[in-house]
Amino acid sequence: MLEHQITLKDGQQIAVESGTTLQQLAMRLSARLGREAVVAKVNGHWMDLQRTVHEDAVVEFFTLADAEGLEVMRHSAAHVMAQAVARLFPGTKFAIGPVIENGFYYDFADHDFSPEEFSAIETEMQNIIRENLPIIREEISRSDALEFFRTRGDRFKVEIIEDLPADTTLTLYRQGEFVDLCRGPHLPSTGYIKAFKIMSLAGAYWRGDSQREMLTRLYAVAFAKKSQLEDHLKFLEEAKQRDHRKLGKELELFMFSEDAPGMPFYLPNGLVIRNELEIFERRLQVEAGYQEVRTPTLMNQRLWVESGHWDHYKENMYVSEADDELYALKPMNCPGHMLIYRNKLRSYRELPLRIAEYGHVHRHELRGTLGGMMRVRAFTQDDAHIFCQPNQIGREIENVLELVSKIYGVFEFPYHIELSTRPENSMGSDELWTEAESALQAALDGAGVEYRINPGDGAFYGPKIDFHIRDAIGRTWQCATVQLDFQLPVRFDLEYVGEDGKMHRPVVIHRAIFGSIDRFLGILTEHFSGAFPAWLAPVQVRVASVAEEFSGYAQETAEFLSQRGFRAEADVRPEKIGYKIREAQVRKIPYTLVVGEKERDNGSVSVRRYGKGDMGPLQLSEFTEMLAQEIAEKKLLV
RNA sequence: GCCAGCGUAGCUCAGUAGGUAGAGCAACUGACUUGUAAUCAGUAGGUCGCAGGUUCGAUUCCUGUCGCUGGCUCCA
Repeated sequence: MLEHQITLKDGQQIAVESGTTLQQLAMRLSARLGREAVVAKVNGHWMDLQRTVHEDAVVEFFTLADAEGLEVMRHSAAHVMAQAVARLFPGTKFAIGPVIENGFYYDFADHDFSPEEFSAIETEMQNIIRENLPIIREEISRSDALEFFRTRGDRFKVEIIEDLPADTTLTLYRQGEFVDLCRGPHLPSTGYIKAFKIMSLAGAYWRGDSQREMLTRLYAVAFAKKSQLEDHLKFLEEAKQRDHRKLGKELELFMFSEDAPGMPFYLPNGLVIRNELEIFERRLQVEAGYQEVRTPTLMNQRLWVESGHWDHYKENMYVSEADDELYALKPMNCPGHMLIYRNKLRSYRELPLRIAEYGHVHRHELRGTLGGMMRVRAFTQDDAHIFCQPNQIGREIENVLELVSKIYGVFEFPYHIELSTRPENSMGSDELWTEAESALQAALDGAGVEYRINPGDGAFYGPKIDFHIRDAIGRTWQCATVQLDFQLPVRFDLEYVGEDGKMHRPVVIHRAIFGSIDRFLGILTEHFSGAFPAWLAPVQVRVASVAEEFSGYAQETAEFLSQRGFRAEADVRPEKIGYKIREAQVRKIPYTLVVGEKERDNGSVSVRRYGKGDMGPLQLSEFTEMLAQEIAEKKLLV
């Protein structure tokens, strides 16, 4: 009998007969592993447990406790959902059903789904799970596969197969009456699926192409345990409390109107935060050698033709007419900054020239894409353009990364960095691109930060580094960005006089740190759950009088603080102190000072800190000093 | 723009199987004069997103439209 040497994860070796299934192998290792294993990696390849061993191999098993096992479970759950749909709504066609964060989705066609059908689909999925159907892998030739799916009228599967390389081994996965084209791997049987829930339904274009058929996508979440599913649903529930749209309304930070969709109105509280953010950044920016400018919002069509926006971005631009000429609201600040650069003859001695602007831009985004502060039609970018010599690129990128980390460091939120490289339809020479990409990469490596590479995802005019931050429900949004641009200097014919007395072409670096201040404010609101640190809080201190008799002292105290530059107000309404405190807490004001007889008589205040409760009495001067320090250090609350 | 859902008082939401609507909080008035998360009572507040249609009658049914939400696409 032929035997193979199997090397396990822990290095242990074991001999098994040729033809032993992975399931049998797992069972031999331990009864528990035999029960819990769902998939294996054999010599680096994913394998279903039903597959057999035919060579010496390194084998590693995975259970639902592993991320890998969970992923397989989610994938199988997608098939189960498709099977349930096939049972309930015969004639429905199937596109693709991949795993996503926390779950999976499946795209369907030829059936009009409604959310009311979710529970019926879930029930049928439970039936399929209870039936514990074995999930069987079958290899199939390309022609047989085409034939099979053609006769079933599965147009999407046919297209997928046609697009696969001719030598691909195709596999079908079968569970009971249901068959799907799939690379696998899958669970041994449907009974392994534990906890799932269909969450939502959405339209999605076939292959993400808006020119093609729109499919119906069902989103679902799936977990190894019911408790994890419940935790996830609870998390989503809690995340709703942190939603910047809800908090923005409650805390009166900003508002929207039907008369200006996608264009935020800043209320006094929101503007305080926004101004603080700008003041903070401005100081660091000046230290880093930037000069601030302001360019017009409305500029002649000629400029947009020159910049290329008229050709490439016209659909997103608001256009207006005056004096029989066309004007457009700026969707980006770059062209204006190019004009500033070109305003006079530039010398290499001026470079790098760093021009910054809080530029309010308008972009006519598709209606369906708008959402709160995260996706808007009018927003302010903390934009800057750095004009430099090619050999200065590396240093400048490093400076920008340092600035980003200084600013983001204050907020302590997690973010990730992506480097996007040359796309297919790019402009510029190979050498320039290679040089630019390696300059970005070197700067990232030099900064010692982690990042992932998005090959081919750069802009057509140059590679870029993006910073992405998560919102309350885990969606990530691009905020900071650093982009190299080789095209704009050419389009605007930018030049500088070099050391050699000849004219040279500068390189442009676009950069934004908050990205969109509006979006950043939305993210911050969710990050802090509306409880902004003192330096940002719209109202830093509320002085609450215990009774009307002490309202004079309360007002004096608030006045004292206001005169020293703090945002303070007095609450002297004839209400119980408990009521006033509750309101101050609901408003998430960092400090509530309770004042009554004791405090008035010895010039003190009773300090209550948001999230911490009563902290006892302090002399007003002591409190002032403490608050000043907290603000200066930009300390976080709690 | 496309798919789906939603749109009732400032906010959060009930409600009407077609007969023009109600609560809590907030606001306002009055009483209470209060020590760390809601004092009590009263008053006012809505052409039920907007426009058509069906109907004796529409907030309710139908159509269109605008807005919002979740996605697709795009992007800060």
